[in-house]
Amino acid sequence: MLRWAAFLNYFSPFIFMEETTDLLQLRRDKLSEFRAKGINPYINRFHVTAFIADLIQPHLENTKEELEEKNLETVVAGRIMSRRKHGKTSFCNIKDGTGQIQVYIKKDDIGEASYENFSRFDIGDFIGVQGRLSKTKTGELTIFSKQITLLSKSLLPLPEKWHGLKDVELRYRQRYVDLIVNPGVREVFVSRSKIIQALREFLNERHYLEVETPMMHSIPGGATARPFKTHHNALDMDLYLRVAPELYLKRLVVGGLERVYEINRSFRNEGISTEHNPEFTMLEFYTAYADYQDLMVLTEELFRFVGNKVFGTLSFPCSYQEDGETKEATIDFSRSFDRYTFQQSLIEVGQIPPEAIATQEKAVDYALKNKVPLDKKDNFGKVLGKLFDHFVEHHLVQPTFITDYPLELSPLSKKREDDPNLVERFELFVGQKEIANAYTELNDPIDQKERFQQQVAQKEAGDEEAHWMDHDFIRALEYGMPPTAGEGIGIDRLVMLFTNSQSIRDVILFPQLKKEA
RNA sequence: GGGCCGCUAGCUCAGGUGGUAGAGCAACGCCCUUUUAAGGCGUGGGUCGAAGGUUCGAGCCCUUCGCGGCUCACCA
Repeated sequence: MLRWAAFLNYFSPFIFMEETTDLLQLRRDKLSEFRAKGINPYINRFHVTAFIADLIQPHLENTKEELEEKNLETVVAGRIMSRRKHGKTSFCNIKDGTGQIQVYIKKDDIGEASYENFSRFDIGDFIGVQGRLSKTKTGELTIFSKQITLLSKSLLPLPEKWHGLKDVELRYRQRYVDLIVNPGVREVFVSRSKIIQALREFLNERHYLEVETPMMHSIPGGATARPFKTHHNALDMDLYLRVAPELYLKRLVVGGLERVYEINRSFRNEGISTEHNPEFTMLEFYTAYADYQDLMVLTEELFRFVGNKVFGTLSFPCSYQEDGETKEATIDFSRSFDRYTFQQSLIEVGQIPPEAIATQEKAVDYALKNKVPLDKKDNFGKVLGKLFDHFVEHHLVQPTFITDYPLELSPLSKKREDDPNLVERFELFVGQKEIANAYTELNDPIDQKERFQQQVAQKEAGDEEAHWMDHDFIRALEYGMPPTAGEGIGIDRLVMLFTNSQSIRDVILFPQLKKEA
């Protein structure tokens, strides 16, 4: 019925005008009305001579007299964001990708017919404005228009100017609207882009080569995670979306690309939370002839570089949770980051008595007494890992390196020379979140093969996240990989940190949601 | 998956113990030639997330379901 009416309306613009007050229908009516007048509501081109920011920046400080003396004729375009009609004159604000500016429209200046058309425009419409730049008597920089052109008609009303769009579900589902009406959203994604640019710059300066490796793996490897499965029809082959690029990047180190990095998506078929999106962006970089100690130094430099480059500061406000309350801290990247070994952190940060983690039995007891849920198959390392998650992680607000993890948690890391139960690995925590994970890479093919075999045994015992055997990766290591250190940084979480965002959904343009009802 | 909270006009929100659904903004009409959350007068606009149930009567109570948020669990 509605469609039929719209169809009729398209050809007979005025038939239904008096019969409906429906907001959406009204705009469609206007569309037809403009077409009937010979005005194309979606014109093919319009040439601007300036972006709005280019008008504001150099002229904000000029007086009205100075501006009029300069006689600044300009042509700009943008979306109508607000409007104040006063009979035979109107003000509106238009916004383009660079900024927002006020436009003054006077009937005597643009002509009666144009003024009539303008008064039929809606908030949300794109218009082109030709006019002279000056100031109003209240001192606001304003384009005094001589000609107004409809560029694109908007058929859906925007959220109101004052409260904006608050409904989080709508904000995520209709990010385009969120971006139009909530200025802070755009800022976050501009920051995100600049952070990624800065990371590239940091690495390129140090002679890292950016590469792209497969997203579709026949053997998903490089992380303990459940993959998404898909199928290639022509090859009749199951494929998995990658959970990490790690094993391919290390193959490239074998091949002589001694400094490589990739910034790209990985996919993990796991729960969704304020810190987890099924697809997320990681930076992984590998450095031959370096170890994890070198990477800690480099990581501090990297954070300082990004902070200074993008935000011009090294201190960032950070909201975090403590005892069920939200608290504020200032993250300081200028001082050297705290360091604890994994074991130290359990004792000193987590306040776990040293004897409670002396053996697997005691650790299990301690965990169960403190209601830390364990799995029967958990080995010593995994039990300690769960104790860490429960007692330590939420205390780590300021940048903190946790080093020397249990072997069982790290099937791709090189063992410490002085303690084969520990590996040369660190994770960086900031604002209660794991931001980076790095280690001296295991390059002993025989050791790596054994570790894979242990993982396969765990997988066969029902651990769906355990690593798979990757014979080609072993073969690559058998050709010889130089001593190498590698690091992964979660870009989404990094952006959360720098923009003080509380949810990963606020730094991903289109976060994963259930399908619309 | 568990717990808690939410879903009412295009948007933001009100709607004590069940009794004819409201406001602001937006929209529409009229007035208004420098306003800026412009102003004045007037008007229209609702599947109250969905489906059942209880009741003379449900936005409100009950059940199931959907979507979202937070949180716990799972999970790096």
